[in-house]
Amino acid sequence: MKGFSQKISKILGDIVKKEYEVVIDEPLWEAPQRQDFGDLSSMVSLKLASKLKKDPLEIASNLKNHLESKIKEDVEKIEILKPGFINIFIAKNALLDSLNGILKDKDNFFKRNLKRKVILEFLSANPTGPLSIAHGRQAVVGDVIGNILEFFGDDVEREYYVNDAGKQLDLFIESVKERIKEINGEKFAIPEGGYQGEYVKEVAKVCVSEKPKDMRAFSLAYELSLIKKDLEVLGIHFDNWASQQKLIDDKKIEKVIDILKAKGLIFEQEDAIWFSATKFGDDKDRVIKKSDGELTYFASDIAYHEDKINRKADLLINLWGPDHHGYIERVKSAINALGHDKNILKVIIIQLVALKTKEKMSKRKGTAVLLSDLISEVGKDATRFYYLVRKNSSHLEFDVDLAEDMSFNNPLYYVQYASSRIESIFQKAGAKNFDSQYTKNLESKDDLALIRMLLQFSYALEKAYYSLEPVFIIEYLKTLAASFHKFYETSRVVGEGEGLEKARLNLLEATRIVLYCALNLLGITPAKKM
RNA sequence: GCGCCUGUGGCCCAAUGGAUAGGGCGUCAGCCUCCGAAGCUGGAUGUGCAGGUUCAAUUCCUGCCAGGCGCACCA
Repeated sequence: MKGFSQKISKILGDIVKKEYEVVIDEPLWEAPQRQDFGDLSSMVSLKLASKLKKDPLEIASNLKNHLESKIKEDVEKIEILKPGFINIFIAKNALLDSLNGILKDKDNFFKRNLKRKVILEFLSANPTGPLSIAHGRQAVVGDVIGNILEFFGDDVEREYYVNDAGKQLDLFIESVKERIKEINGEKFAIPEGGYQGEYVKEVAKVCVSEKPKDMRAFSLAYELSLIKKDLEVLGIHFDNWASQQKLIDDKKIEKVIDILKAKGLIFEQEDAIWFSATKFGDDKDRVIKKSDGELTYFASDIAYHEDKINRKADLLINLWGPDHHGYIERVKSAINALGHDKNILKVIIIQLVALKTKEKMSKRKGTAVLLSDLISEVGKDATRFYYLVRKNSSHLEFDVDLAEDMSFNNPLYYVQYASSRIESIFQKAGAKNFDSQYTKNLESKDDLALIRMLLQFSYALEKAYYSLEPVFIIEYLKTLAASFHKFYETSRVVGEGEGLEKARLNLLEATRIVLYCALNLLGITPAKKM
């Protein structure tokens, strides 16, 4: 945030450095638990106390004295509370400066310029069938994490790793071939462990009518096009579609195996070729070439991660399903073995999704509920919203009935209702242009409380960015909407006299900017009318 | 057996090791001559169990109990 909070973070950081010769890089301020604690709260004194074995209250009052002399005009008061919190109450003029800053710079007011290069790989579902509701969560969370990183200035490449080589696709193609036989009235048998679903018949039908030369490539492209169609409805796009087959064709797997071999980390046992993963913290050594001569999926994954690192990425983020948790150390050990810091890879496990609904969704026998069914049931915005309401590591129960509920029970409606109420005030007032010279007329408790809430968007963004948890944006939106609705009940806008009306229209415009900004980060269209 | 996730009022969820454990649903009592009552205000109900580390534990560690999911020369 360009306003007060960033300024004061720097000042406090400098004081701490000078007084205690300690550099603290984590966020120095956060939103206090309760409003009567102030606008900003810092726990640096507590941190310093445990580090330096000193009394936190003593440190806090020392810091307070230094702070007071440096930021007198911007601060109403600074309080020290046990066991050592430093709480700041921002002065009215500083609040109004920030408000004017939002009106002037819009979204840019909250942006950062952190400039890491991040390769964000998510979804990467096998192209052997339609996307399920579990895939949907990975897709939406991945997309929103990308948005948040970009908002803070990171250069993000969204990447889908297509498993276009290997046994699963082979099995799928075999299953399609059998279905083609079925259509042609021949004897057919779905192979052991093959794909039984009805959707296989659809590909087969298209194959029969199109008569493609390369049936494998055609089926693959067809399945990918179905996946892309779902993603398009959700407003998700990928920058890269990385191909496993291409890694094989380019001999990249042999290359990484050679590197590992040169380091003495490859051995042969029972006709298979193994990587000594245990030397790098994994529980077991891992096979990279099976006794039948085929490379494992892990082998291409080593090459894939090496390839990503070689693209000059500062950070690799992978979103995986919970069934992959045991796989994390395996890949990290390989990254380490190739001579990189294993922390360049950050894996986020997206926990399971269950549907909760009284009525049965169009559930076809033998298949999981499809993402496309869910989207057509509740719509794009509700799908995105409810996929984000839990932390990544928590099981998510997607409440379909709630998502469809057009009432105050539904938090998405509660948020959207705020934005449409603002819009309807604008219409009533005939407001089009906003001139921030009027904001000086804002002085009531409720006016200032709403401004304070707008500024807390910074903390929500920071939390979401550093923890890679979009849920903090959702939580912020809910509290912002609540603050607005409260303001709406207590304060009138239209007909309050020229000066105050214009001032409050500005305040609502700033609220709208923040509301839209947060909704846009989540990929949800703000409602103007409901 | 080993590993991962989860256990918070009647129900659903919050709380980078810190302040009086927050909010929503439901419930009870109020608020529309006024920009949309899809809203607002105010009551009532609490951390699975047993230890440990710490000035401070919902949070970290150990054990147990309960639920979910993994543990391939599948991807």
